Amino acid sequence: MKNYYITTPIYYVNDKPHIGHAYTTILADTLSRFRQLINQKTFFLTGLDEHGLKVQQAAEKNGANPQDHCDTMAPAFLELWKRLNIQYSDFIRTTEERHVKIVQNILTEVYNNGDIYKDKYEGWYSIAEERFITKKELDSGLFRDVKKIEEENYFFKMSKYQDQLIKKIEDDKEFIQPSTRKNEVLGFLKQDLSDLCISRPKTRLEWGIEIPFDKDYVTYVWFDALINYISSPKYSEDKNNFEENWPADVHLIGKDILTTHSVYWPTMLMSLDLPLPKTIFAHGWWLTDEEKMSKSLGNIISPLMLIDEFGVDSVRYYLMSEMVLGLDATFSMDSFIKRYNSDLANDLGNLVSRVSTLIDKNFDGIIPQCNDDKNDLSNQLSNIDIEEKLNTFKMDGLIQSIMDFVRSINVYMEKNQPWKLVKEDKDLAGIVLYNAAESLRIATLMLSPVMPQKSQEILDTLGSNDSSLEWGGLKSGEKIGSINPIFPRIVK
RNA sequence: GGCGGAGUAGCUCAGUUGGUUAGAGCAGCGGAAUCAUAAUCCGCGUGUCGGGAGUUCAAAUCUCUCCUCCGCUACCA
Repeated sequence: MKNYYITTPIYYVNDKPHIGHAYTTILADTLSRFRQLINQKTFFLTGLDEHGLKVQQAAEKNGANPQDHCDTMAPAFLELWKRLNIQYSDFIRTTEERHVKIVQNILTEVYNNGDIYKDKYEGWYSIAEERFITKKELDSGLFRDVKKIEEENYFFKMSKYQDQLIKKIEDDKEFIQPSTRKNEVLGFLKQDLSDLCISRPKTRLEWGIEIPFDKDYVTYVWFDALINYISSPKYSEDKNNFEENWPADVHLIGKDILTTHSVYWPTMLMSLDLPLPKTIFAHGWWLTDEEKMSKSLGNIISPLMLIDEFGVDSVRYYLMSEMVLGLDATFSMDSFIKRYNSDLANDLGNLVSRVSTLIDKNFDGIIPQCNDDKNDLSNQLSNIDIEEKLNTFKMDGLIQSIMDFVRSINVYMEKNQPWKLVKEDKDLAGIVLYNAAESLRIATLMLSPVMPQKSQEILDTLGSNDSSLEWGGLKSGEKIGSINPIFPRIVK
């Protein structure tokens, strides 16, 4: 059976990882874990983009050769993913031999197809910037040392697939999401698509994958990078493995790299005669005070600082629940603390305490007897449709529907008052507490993709190791675990 | 400029193909309770659904127009 295949972009190593990288990767991880929760097999790919001019320049600046530079940058990402509890299936680096080889296979294949040709390129080149600049940039007058140069390069016949791509985007609602991005791409495709220059002469740029049919050139970094999505599952090398994974079910990307993913990439796949990814989903940006976070503005929130202060799972929960997928969201300490306290400390954490303490005090810490699988709470569970929310990428909505259920457990407690009931009808109080605890167990499992560690702590407190979402997983007669505040309130 | 999107309660957002008194969470106000992390529960919104006009038995939802904000227009999660 085919895996649910989910990807993040491969991150460019000229910069240390920041909250944007962390967000996309946590999102992918959470989606992947949710898919697993509903019994789907997943393949989750992330990695690093290590070629290109900017990496070469960053390396030179540090007095290192490019490969060494990449090798020192990579651990920063790996370390962060470890700290964030990212369970990727594969981590690919574009300098790895396995990737280089497949990129070259593909270049050869596309070349043999007749979709790559050599041509002269003429344009304005900025010597200071070491790159070609656009007409607009030239007109801006901001660039000095500009001269018109002519250069021979290899081009990919992207224009050949323009009509086919337009039709695909128009016909398939799921292909580019959210729909506003789809319109954006269609708008872009109204102009004539030019062919894509996919080579750089080594005289100008050395750090890249050598073009297999011309040793004087390296591959343009985007052409190289996008291929990671199929080099990891071993395109052209392992048919079975490839078909178990490809096509990707979703490429998660930031809205800034929409064009490369929804124009370059699909046309490349068309040339290879491969199926296209089912969905390309562009999410928004995290803003602080309505501004994009960026290094130059110095308003970057360090993911590590947040984790150190509040714990990994609180950060994961905040990022996943606060952003409406596809829109921008504003990050603030205030909203972080508010959400943490109201959702995690008050609603969920406190509920764990009250239920487990009642069982501890009144039933010697033994899960009471119960055979009541039709009750207010079990009925409400059917309101949560995980798969539907996943299919429509409504992460915030999914979390909210689970938290609604958690709140309804608090309501159930108020309504049935087991702390009073225990004095009148102990068996009945036991049933109430069982239902509350069992609901909590299921709700916790449902939150485990978002908060893997904290969920385990709650399940330990409830004395459960059952991983079924079906009612009745909590075993009467078992002993509950020790009771500690799972989410201590943040007091400002 | 061209193309596209958005404007719904103090804040963040839901509102399916037009149809019963426009919703949720948070914040605020009042009350109940005291098992629990001073947590929880209940009640409370005269919101011009950006303004105006139109279509219709009926519009936040369709049409037109105006206003405001934003995105894309080949660097970048």
